[in-house]
Amino acid sequence: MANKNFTTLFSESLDQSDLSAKQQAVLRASLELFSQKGFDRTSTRDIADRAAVSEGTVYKQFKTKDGILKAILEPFIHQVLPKAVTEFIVDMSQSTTPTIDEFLEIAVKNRMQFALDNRQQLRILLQEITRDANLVSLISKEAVNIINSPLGNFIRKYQEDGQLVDWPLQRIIQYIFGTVLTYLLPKVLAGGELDIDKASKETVEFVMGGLKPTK
Amino acid sequence: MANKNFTTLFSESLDQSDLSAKQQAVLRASLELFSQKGFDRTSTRDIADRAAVSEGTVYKQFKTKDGILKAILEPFIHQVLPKAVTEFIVDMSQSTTPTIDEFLEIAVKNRMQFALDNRQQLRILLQEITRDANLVSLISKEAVNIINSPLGNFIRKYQEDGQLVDWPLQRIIQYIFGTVLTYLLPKVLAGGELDIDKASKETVEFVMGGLKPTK
DNA sequence: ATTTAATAAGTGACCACTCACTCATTATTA
DNA sequence: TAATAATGAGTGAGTGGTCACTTATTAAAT
Repeated sequence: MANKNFTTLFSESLDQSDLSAKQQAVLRASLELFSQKGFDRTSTRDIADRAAVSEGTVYKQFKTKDGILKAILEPFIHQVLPKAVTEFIVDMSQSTTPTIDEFLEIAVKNRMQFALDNRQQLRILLQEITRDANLVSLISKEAVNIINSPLGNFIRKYQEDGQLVDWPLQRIIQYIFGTVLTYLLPKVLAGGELDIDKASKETVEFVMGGLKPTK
Repeated sequence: MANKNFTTLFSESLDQSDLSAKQQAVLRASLELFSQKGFDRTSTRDIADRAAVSEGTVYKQFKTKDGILKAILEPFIHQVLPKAVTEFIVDMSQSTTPTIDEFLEIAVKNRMQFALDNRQQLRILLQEITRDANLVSLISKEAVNIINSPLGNFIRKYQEDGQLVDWPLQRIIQYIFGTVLTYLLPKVLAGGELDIDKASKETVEFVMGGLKPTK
């Protein structure tokens, strides 16, 4: 167990049920501190103090400080994020074929709840992504998976119905993700309460409206 | 001079003509290093080495490491950025009233050249903005200035002509800036060569197209 | 000659990380 | 069952190194 690296440990299971209490404590403390102060400005002593363990225990559980960051971000990118997309698709395919507007509104609402549930991870990701090229490539790979997933078929269906502009899949996903990122994420990351229904309605109006008057 | 803080020093003049050779060397080295490695991972020794001065000289010119960051970002936010917007407006008001598409394309093209010219500052700004709430409020204040500037009148004109959706000014600016940020900035920051004409045409199409088919 | 600029060699603080050791629990032996 | 041995998670005082920043000294400029 000691010589097993933690990427492996986490890709085996995300549900954290086979993580020891100490490991969970260290990860929870790190998540809070990295999210609040940033990775560089959080010391391993800070982590140990907040987790109420010794610094030695931190290093018993995680070989390096970078290892803790990996243990937080990799499962988030590889499992939590794709899982959120998958669940959304299941929801959608169970509903009676909605319009693209209804589709988008549910999509945004789901993404928003997901973002709220993962505020801290998203904050860390956004901070570290600017200086770790490896993170960018990790996310790109997951984006390809999403494009090749049932979500792709769903979008193609709306294109055939003429409800959606005939852009390449990748570009549409970039547009949706990008706009949601620009419009919604700052509100989510700001903290505090948020009216999900209202905010997702506004976002859809924002995304769909474009700039040209519809009259 | 030693007890004058550098925010003041820089707001007096940006053209750097009354900066000493050493000051310019330190700032140029810091700009490169902060942009490449990030602020936290750049040491004052690194800066001194690249600037080919001693560490003492760095501290003779700038009281603190934070002071160097301020000396780079504050004039960028308060002078370079607003100046770019102003110049763009002057260009536009000299041309014969164009359509909103032509307007946007020139706008994007100008913003892009500006972004290319200030790649390093933008990289630093994006890295630091996630952990310095003060930077966010600085930029917000400048955004208000821009909204209240002649650019506001220009946008209102297009709204009266019915060429532009009747959203509040702030929202339109947020949309344009946000979309350009999402679509264009990653390409600019990636480094390497970039076909400005092609990229700005694509961006306008991206921004104006929206998601609904135009047929 | 006097002020200013520049330097090299510090300084204490803090960093990530280690290691010799403790001690509670479990396995083995008598 | 009782005594002993083995195990390994947990500890915290280090360790060497790096950090931002200072200071005593020298060089340059006026």
